[in-house]
Amino acid sequence: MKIQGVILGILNSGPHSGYEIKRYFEERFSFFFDASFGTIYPTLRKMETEYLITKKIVKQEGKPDKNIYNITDTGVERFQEYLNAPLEKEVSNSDFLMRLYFGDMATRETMEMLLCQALREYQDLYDKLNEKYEQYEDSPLIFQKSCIELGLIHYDSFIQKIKSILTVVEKKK
Amino acid sequence: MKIQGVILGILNSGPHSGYEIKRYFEERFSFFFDASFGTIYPTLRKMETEYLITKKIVKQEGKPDKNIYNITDTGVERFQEYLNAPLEKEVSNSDFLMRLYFGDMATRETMEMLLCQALREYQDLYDKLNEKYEQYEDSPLIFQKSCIELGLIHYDSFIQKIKSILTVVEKKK
DNA sequence: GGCCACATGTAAGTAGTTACATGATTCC
DNA sequence: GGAATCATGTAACTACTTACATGTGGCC
Repeated sequence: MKIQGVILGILNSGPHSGYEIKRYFEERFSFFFDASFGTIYPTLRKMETEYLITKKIVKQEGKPDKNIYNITDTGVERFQEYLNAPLEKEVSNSDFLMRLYFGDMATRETMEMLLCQALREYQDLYDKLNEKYEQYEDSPLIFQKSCIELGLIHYDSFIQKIKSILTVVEKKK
Repeated sequence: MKIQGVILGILNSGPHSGYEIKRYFEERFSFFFDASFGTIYPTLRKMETEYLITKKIVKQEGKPDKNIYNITDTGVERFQEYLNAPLEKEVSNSDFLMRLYFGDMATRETMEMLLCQALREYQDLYDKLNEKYEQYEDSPLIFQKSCIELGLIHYDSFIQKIKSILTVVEKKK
């Protein structure tokens, strides 16, 4: 169960509420991880019963109460186990690659649309990630930085290749 | 439901059994799509009731009977709709990137192990895909070929970057 | 004798999403 | 007045996977 490891990692760097954890995902690693409230809240409850985290209810003025979670010693241990576990094999079910694969059975128009759409989306993802990257300029967090660099490299290589496929498709007119 | 589109795409290029469809996945696009028998067989049944495909039971000598499926006209239409539908956004839940991100909270040993393991796996994926690529040398299937090229580019860029992260980690000894 | 390839199928479980409910406050 | 933000939570649903059941025939 990967989400538990991710939550432990976030709580390992400080106490947070479920709502904050969701924003943490979105702001920092939305490009390779995602989870909804429907997953986060039940998972936090489950982790509390397993003594991996503890809950404190914090009252706020003008805002609803917060459930602030802290990681326990057992939680820290579990997080270290997660970091040392063997890598899960990655099967990225890519809608774009799948449809590109079937391109030889489609019309030129369909493929031009698909490629242009993919190009726009990858360029958008690249730009957003690049903005985030600027925050890391002099950061000592080399692994977080590397993570973003890997994302940028990946998007950039796709953008270049999609452009080159598009020129081949255009030529066939 | 993406798997239906994929099955339609395979049956659009000829009749196949569920077992053959599974092998088709594994041999041709295991690097960006995967599905188990537990998904394939029930999906084929469902698609038959929706008149997207038709079943023929073929008797074989020394082997069990086969259910060979053919695509119908409705199925061909549905496949074209699938190819023209807007792209689904891709969230590749990457175990490797997630754990790399938390690397600044881990020991150097842990990260060296993680990076070496990832390097080996990506190199393995690259080699396997490269073998497949050789079959496409003079192929007119430009989109299938491009697909594999995108896979190779992706793996290669990751391999190079992981190597460079590793040298940084090594220096810190 | 045991394992692999061929071939189909189901039951139980996993992991998650979407949509809704609740409710206060702030911004336009 | 409506939408957005903050904040938690549940129910229903989707989309799978894993493990098992069944059976033949070939290979070592």
